[in-house]
Amino acid sequence: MRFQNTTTIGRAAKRAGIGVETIRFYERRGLIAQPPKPAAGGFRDYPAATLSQIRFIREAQDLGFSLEEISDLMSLRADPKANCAQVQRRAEAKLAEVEDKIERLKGIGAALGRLIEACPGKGALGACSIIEALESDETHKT
Amino acid sequence: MRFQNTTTIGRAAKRAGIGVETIRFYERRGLIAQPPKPAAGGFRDYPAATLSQIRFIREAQDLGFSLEEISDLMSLRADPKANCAQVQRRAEAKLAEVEDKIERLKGIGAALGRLIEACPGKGALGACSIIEALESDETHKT
DNA sequence: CTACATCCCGTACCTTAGTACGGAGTCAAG
DNA sequence: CTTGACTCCGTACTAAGGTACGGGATGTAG
Repeated sequence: MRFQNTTTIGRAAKRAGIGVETIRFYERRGLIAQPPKPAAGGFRDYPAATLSQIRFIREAQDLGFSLEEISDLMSLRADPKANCAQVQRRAEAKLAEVEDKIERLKGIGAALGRLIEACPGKGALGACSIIEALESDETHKT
Repeated sequence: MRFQNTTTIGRAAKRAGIGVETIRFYERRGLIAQPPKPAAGGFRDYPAATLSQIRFIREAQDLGFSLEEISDLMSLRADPKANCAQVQRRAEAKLAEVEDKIERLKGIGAALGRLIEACPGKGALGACSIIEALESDETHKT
């Protein structure tokens, strides 16, 4: 029972809520590192850090980042050996993007809120679709 | 010069910043309505509302929604004729999703912020990657 | 030591979201 | 009244992100 408590790829997949094949796919894409096969033989052991990476990938995807952008995000390291200024610049650019996404999501959220309010029949005021609800707000700013 | 000021598909595409083929694709998918061919013959005229829809589609996509989810969002209408309670329920569910996305984006934003701070070399405190930066915050809540 | 589950790896296939292409019709300018 | 740009429509191809499959190796329970 030497492998009873190793995190094999299957267990890693289960914990991350994705399929085994997807993990392998991320490995092939270079998004995550493939753990070494134990010298003594047997199955690979997936470390907690890799699990975190996988969860991050899924989260970032759901927020509209492509695998390439995610790879980019994950390569940002405050490593004293790396070119700090350059990492900072990239991080700042990404931060600006993230803040922009937040603003736009807030806009959609507000529009949904107005839609919910408008519903009970008081309606007849041109905010019937999310798009109209969005634009009825757009007008009061800029 | 009867069509000088009609918004043909090409002009619509240009204004929305996408290709003609993409508009046709959205039409086929039922995401947007195809304007009728003028009875008098000639080219279709794309109304401003359709342009807004196209811009909304691109925006929502960038925020991590699939075309199917977007179709869903666009079908939410505070139409007095529709089942108001049901539309409200769906809108509230979507709103919750949007708010969740905002929270998670804020988490990533904060992590990026910490990464930018950590950079100038004071480092050596385990927040070197976005993922570590994310988790170093995760711990202080929940 | 055998059955069954998993792992490992390569290759093939699928879905989503476009993009490109080709031929016929339409329009506006010269 | 021709030329060049664009529309219209159908069909085909592509890229990203997986998902499935098959055969051999390995681990674990009975």
